[in-house]
Amino acid sequence: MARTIGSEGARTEAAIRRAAVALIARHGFEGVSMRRLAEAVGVQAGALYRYFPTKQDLLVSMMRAHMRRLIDAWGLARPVDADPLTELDAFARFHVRYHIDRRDEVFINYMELRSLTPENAAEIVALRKAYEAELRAILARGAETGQFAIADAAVTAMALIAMLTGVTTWRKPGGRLTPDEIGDIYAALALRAVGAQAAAPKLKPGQRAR
Amino acid sequence: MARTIGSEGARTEAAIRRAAVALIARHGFEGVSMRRLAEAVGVQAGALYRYFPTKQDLLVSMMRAHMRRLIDAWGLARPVDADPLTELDAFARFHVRYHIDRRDEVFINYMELRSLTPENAAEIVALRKAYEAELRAILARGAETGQFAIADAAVTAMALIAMLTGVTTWRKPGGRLTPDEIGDIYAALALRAVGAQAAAPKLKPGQRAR
Amino acid sequence: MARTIGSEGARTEAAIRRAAVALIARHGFEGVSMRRLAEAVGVQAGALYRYFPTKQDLLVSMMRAHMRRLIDAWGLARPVDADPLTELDAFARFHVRYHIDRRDEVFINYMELRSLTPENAAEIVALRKAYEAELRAILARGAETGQFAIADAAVTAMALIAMLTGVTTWRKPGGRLTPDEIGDIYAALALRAVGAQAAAPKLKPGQRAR
Amino acid sequence: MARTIGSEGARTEAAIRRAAVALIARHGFEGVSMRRLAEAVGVQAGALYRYFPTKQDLLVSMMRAHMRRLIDAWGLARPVDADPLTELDAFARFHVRYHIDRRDEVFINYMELRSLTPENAAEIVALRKAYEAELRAILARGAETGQFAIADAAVTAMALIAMLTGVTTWRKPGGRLTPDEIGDIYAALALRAVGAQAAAPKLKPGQRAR
DNA sequence: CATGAATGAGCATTCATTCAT
DNA sequence: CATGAATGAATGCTCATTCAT
Repeated sequence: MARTIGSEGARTEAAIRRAAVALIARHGFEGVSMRRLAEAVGVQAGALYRYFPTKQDLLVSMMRAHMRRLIDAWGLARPVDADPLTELDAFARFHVRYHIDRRDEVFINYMELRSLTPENAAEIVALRKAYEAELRAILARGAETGQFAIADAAVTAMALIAMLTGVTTWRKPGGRLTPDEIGDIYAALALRAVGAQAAAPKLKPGQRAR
Repeated sequence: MARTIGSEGARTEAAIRRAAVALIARHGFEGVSMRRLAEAVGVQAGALYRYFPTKQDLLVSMMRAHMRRLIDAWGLARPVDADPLTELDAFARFHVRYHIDRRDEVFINYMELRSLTPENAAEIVALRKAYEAELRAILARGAETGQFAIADAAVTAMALIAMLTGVTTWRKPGGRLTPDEIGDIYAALALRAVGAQAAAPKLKPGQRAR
Repeated sequence: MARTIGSEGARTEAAIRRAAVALIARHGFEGVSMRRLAEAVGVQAGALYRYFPTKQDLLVSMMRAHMRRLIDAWGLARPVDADPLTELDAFARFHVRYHIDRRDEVFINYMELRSLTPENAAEIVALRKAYEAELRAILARGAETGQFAIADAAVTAMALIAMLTGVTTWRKPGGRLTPDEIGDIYAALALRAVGAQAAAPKLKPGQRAR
Repeated sequence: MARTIGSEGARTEAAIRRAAVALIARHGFEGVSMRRLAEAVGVQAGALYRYFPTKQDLLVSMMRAHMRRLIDAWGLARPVDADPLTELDAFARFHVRYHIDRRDEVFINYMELRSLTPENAAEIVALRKAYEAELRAILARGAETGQFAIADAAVTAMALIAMLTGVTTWRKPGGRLTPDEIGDIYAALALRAVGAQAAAPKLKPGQRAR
């Protein structure tokens, strides 16, 4: 069969990324063959190699893109000139929201680190650490101002990140709670965990906590 | 069993399990071939099939064993006739400790759920839910007694489990903090997160919180 | 042809031939992909097909061109109305010189005969045989005149051709001996092998045989 | 289908080597796929990897075995305490005979050197040089004794080796001449080429030189 | 005259699994 | 209880070739 009329490079690459995210999140990197991915895209396996020289490159490219988008998004979402408590509240809500919206990418970034070559893993880990450093900085500032009471900023940051990220393991699209409601709950947990006065969760009128 | 202690077979099966845990934790289920596993055990690949009819059976057997041991261990560790606050403190310390000690098994159970067939996955998920129900029950009781202030017991349970389990992602053997010190920190975070009065972390004399 | 000198096409075709000779001599016909060749030329792989309908055609075209040039060159170099001894001396020197100068083409013609389709191979073999017949004729004439003492003209021709061609397997550009010096040695070997009085090697004044 | 009863390792390995020699000599190393080779052996492609870890290993193993056998065979065939002239005569006959008998292996060793990795090529080249050194030593000794008149021992050795090896390019099994007759002719050519008095070719009674 | 996108077949290699011994 | 030989299917990747633009 000849070339599919109207399809072109940029569109194909985007389709590959989209299909790869969905498939790898569900079956794991090693569980998705290039043939299977190609089938999902609607091309032959060989065509994938025009866009990504190796399967490994495809993976690291997706993971890098995700981490950069995450860091950029927090840069935009973070409140300006706010006190640590407000910042932590914003961070918790942002992180939960972003991880709910980008469930598949997040999953891949946490599960497939070990599928990367050492060099690629180092790059992604560095990006992840840069993001985690944001939370650590907030905690350190809150400890300085006395708004937070924490025994160990590094451990607490890892604990909170794990807690917030955990939302991806149980939250299904169309679940009982909206992303915002989940954000309320997690933000409250985070603030109280560091000994801060949690802002009252914003419940809709007539709604009862459960 | 008692009489055949030391029989070649029982020893070989144990060796297979031990090698499988170490290898799969490091390289992933799909990343470990039966040949490689056999080599680590010191037998030919064909010999593995005397003990596990398929690779899938080996995996599910390991995961099932881990979940059962975990549940049993909590059954032994849980304080008798204690109030929810004491129970939550104990659960947090137990969970952190167990997950630090059984790092490889825990890792496999979280990472390789997707490598299971649907039937096997369902079985492991059921065991996991039974364990999570323990924490959920503690939270619900604490909410009833008024010791805990939580918006949603189910969500809070998942959030705390994720937080506590997260210790495996950063804690290296021989790290800065002992397992007990990490347990102190995580227990305090958990208790405060649910609005309970945290027991003061047990610091060694002369040690300062960091 | 005369008018289109410098046309894009003619220049590209020449560039393809040049790159193909260099690459195939080094990596073998099957070891050079059309992409790699195109890259060396500075075009896309598809462009090659404007000049050669298949990779096989490219190969046979190169080999045919080489054989024709070789035969033509001997036609020009062969001494007129000379006796067999002079002819053999000239042939040996010509062959060695030509094979030193056209190392890559020679190499391809000897190595890649088996990469040709049967029809194409037959064509090249016929050209090669025509060239070999030149030497056989010289030997036959020398046997008739009594200048050469040879047991079997056909076998001797093949033996001498192999000996002379062998220079390509060890002679590196810029080596210890100049092409002319090598020609001296090989001509002497050839003449003596057929029982003829070898012409004294032409050494430069002051130079000593080694 | 299950295992073919009665077939076993050593026999399979020998069958692989035999089939590989025949196929690679005819189609070249790159021109023979592991599947095709397996088919010739009568097994599945995967089975080949029990005996040779890579295709490259198969090749180098075959080439190494050939060179070692060649060197050993010359060690056995070389005359003891003979003068250089006798030695050269023996070497020429031996080389021609061996190369006629082992046509395929010889062909592979000359053609596929470039299919080897640099390390493997170095090993084979070293073996080849050791063999060539035998001839070079004979020539040097003959030059010393004054039996040979040669301009350059190194060049002459390469020229003679090429001449003698060339027999493989034209001699077909069941051809007009027996291996011994061909040996006679080549030995005479070699001896005369170095200026030695050639022993009269041993013609059968009633046979005439052609 | 040349590109860029794609095909479909093929390649070396790996793997879980089987089974006669 | 274990081996050693083998299968058959799959995998990541490459390649000559095609063709709309």
